[in-house]
Amino acid sequence: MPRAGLTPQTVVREAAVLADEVGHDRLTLAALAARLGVALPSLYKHVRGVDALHQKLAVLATAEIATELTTAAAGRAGGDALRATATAFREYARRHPGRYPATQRAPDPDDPEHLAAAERAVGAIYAILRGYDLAGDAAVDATRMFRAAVHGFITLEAAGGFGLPRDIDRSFDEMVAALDTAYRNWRSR
Amino acid sequence: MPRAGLTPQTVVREAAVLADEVGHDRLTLAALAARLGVALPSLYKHVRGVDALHQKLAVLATAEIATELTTAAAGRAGGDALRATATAFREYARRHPGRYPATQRAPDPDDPEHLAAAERAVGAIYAILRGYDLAGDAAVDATRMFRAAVHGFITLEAAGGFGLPRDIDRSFDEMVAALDTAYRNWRSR
DNA sequence: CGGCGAAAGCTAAGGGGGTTAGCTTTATGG
DNA sequence: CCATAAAGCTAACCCCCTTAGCTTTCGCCG
Repeated sequence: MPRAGLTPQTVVREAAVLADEVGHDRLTLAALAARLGVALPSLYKHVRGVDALHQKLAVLATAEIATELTTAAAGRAGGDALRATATAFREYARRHPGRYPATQRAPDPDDPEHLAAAERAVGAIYAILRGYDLAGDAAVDATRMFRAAVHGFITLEAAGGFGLPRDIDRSFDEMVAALDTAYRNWRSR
Repeated sequence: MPRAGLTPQTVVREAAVLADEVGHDRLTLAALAARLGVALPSLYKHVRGVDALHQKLAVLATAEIATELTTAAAGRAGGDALRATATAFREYARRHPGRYPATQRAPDPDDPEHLAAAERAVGAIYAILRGYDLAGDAAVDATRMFRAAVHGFITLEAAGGFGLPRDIDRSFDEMVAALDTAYRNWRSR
């Protein structure tokens, strides 16, 4: 019988695809093994277990997000960069509904790759705020607000938490505009 | 052998306590049954299954949050009400780390109690925005922003997503102040 | 007061996912 | 060409959820 030729890489990448298809909560070793044409315990040759799989998925997704945020911000500044970055963030979550929730775990302090990815993602946001003359604690606070608002919006939207008929895209645009307003007036309040 | 005297009410209430103790993801029928001194299948006399339990927990938590938000806003207006409500929201989540995540599922359209609780919670926020002269679509957008920002902050904080040493309470206060700024300037931008 | 019915609780059984142990087989490099 | 490390497998076990069907308790009504 031929060998499947798996590696930790391919396993995690396929897990990402599967998660996007069936949802983060239904990403299961059983389903993943079936999809890879392999018996379930064979996966343990590449991944420590289901928890480690989710962890690795978090790293993958965080790295992807970091890249997309950085790309979105490139060549833009101020409100322009803010809008582009927020939109890129939300669209990644919509495009990858299974990977995105994996992001919600704290970065593993023992995984340099994870830490680097997280720092890259936060750094992309942090950089934008220089366009608003924010630095130091203010920049940290503003970054946290950006992450909270966009992440919160994404998860509420994904959960179907917005009941009223008002168009959600419009609400998102308004929120980003309001963030811009808040950032422009951050120091004078 | 004496009877435990359970009801759907008591089961859900105990589930809430258990969830707060062990975490939302480890709220399990097995643990709940053990805690109630009952065999696992007996729970099915009171709850349809594990999913229904989480659903009912969502209703409970949403109703509790609605009450706390309403209470916090009572007798206050403007930025004062905003701060009080946001703080009440966050503190509920900190005080009930197991119940709060249960809230993240969409309200069951067939459960009037759930719908009422959700509407009450959103209404409490919506009401605050009248103090900023916001109404109609603008009020809806502003409400969504409030929910997104506060909910996002809560989940990021709970997940340990804020890595930097900067004090998290301060960041939260700053975010609420920034929301206030955004709301005060909502129409003129 | 006695018994009848509804409901509470139980045991048994089966399904699915995760994990470990230990074996077989494949590929690779000396 | 063969030795060894790694890939993959089977078997077995655990935990949790769910359903079926039985027993027992409680409350009510004759």
